[in-house]
Amino acid sequence: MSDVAAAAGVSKATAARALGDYGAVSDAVRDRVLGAADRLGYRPNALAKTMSTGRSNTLGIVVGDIENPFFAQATRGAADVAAAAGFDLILSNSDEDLETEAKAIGVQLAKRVDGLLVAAASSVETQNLRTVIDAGRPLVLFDRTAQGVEADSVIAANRSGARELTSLLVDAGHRQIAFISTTTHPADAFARTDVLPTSSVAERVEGFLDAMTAGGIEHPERHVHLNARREGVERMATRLLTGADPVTAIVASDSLIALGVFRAARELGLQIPRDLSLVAFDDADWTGVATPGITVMAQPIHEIGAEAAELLIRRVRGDGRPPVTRVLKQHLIERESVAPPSR
Amino acid sequence: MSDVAAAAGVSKATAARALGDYGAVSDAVRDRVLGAADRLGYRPNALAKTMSTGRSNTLGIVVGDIENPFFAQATRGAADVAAAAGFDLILSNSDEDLETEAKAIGVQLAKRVDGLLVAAASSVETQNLRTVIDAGRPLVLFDRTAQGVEADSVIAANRSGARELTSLLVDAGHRQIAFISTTTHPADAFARTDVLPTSSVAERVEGFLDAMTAGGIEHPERHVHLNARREGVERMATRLLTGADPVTAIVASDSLIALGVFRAARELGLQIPRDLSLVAFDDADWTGVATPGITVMAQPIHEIGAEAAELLIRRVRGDGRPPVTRVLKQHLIERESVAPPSR
DNA sequence: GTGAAAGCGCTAACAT
DNA sequence: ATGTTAGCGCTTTCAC
Repeated sequence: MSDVAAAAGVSKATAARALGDYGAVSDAVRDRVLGAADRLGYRPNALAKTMSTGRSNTLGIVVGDIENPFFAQATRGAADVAAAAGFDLILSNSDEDLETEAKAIGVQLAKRVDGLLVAAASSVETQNLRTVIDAGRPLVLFDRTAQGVEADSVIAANRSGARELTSLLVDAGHRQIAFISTTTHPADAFARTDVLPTSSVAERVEGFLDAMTAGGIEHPERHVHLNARREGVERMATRLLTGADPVTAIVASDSLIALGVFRAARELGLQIPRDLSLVAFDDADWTGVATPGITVMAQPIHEIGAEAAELLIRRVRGDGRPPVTRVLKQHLIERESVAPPSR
Repeated sequence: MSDVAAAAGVSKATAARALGDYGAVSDAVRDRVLGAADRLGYRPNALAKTMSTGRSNTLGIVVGDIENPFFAQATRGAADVAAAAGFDLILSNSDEDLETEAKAIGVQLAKRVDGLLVAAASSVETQNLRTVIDAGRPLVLFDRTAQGVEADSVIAANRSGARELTSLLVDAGHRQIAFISTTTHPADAFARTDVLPTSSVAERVEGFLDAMTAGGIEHPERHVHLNARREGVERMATRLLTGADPVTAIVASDSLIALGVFRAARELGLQIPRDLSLVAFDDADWTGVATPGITVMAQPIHEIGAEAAELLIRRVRGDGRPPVTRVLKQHLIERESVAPPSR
């Protein structure tokens, strides 16, 4: 920049005003500066700007895994809102692991992002989130809330969604219904939802239990199967489908899990919905073209990301109102994967 | 940092050495500094560091659309390699638009990324890419090469892949075979591959033409249909499937296009493969669970991203060898979507 | 082994 | 309208 200033025969300050389009500059000078900048191939240094202004016009986003279509869509929603407001995004994957998440957040903070969007790896162990708040950076949680963390969050109505999805199965006459999630949990099966690391899953479990209970099924918590990542979704599904008291219906906590279940069923030669009824969260591509089509609870994924980014930008701009939790509606897409049990 | 230095009773320089783990510091001092930093909740400022060292330990990546599973996977591959080497990623979507891409690249450059990974919106109009090179930043292209740009690239063997995929159709006896791509082109149908904006698609078109010609089909270029985004993939497929001389087989340039074709066929009540044979690039989730399964040419997508990141990091570290183009193998996954034409 | 001081490229008073 | 100057938080000579 000082080269440009020299070439234009003005001071650095004036060049900065012309280049940065602020303060008062005469037209003649502006032209000269811009001309010189162009001639010299001037490239602004956003870091230096951040150093002196304290603002980076950058948002950070921490997702579980960008390859998961859910996160890809939410990220896109956030990126669009951010771009429209003149912010860019630094992306990190947490792999749903607290340590990895801590590192990611550390990096983003060191890079002086103006605010952070995070799908918390844990809704219970919130140290990483506190770090953000302690650093004085606005934080918006999406997909999951976190206990006792003073931050906005944008989530979907998971409990009612799960209830509705499960009722479909109960009403069709199923009693042996399994809820499958990859979320980790100290015990293999469900114990207490408030210790489940992912609040969205906890809510789905609650909705599942609600519907099971309403259907008069005893000990519904015995039907909740977590830690599917450890065992492998297909393996777990196979086990549940071929055990002593085989399940006749499955609620998959997300579309990736549903895909594993679908494959396992096919591998076992089981027909959906004749031998197995299957419902899931998220209207992934494949659920519509698989045969039969899978009945799903669709979430407004883009909106989750977009809304989160909007809230964050508002905070970055100084909104000091108390934290809010926005709950977005889910909606059911009925296809052909539910039928009465055959046995 | 100067607070920490003061609290530890040392100079800023010494505190920096202890905190930054470089230079020579006595154990006693290091402990005191680290202790003070901890107590004061010191957070390093990566920007300031970049300002003085000139290195940001950040890579930029520009993709067409992070929601596209291809880019999500490639991004993940790159992110993993980057993270392992201590780099983080700034992500931008170009929407396959040159202006948006220019902005994205401008931002990344201003943020002083150490290098840039880009899936060029155009392999022909390479001004945006030159900008990167002129700024003296290492550039690695992935998925697509760019004419006359001195940069490494990592691509897949698209021409041979397309040839193989098309041959399946030709060998099954098809003559009315359409190649569909969303890539834009001045003319509606194919004219010259060297003006196609996306080199990967250009190569696929060439492979398609190779196989068509080898199969003795005249004017194969009349079978290439571009600009599908403008018309809409489903609409175009419907048109091709119901016109005067309806096609009996389709080569979809990517899995998103194949999905549109699949839906259009179903809408029309057409059975695959009886009424329509369909092959596509990329082993997307749905292609394996749709009925029938879709025969695809799988690309090593993760590797494309990972390899690109590796090359880039090597360049960032000073590797000055002439640019290389890495061509990764594709592999065929035969499923049930190909059969002889029924008419 | 430690400290003083300059400098990275920009912005923001303040003065003129 | 324009210039001067200090300073953002760090690294890096260069002394000591």
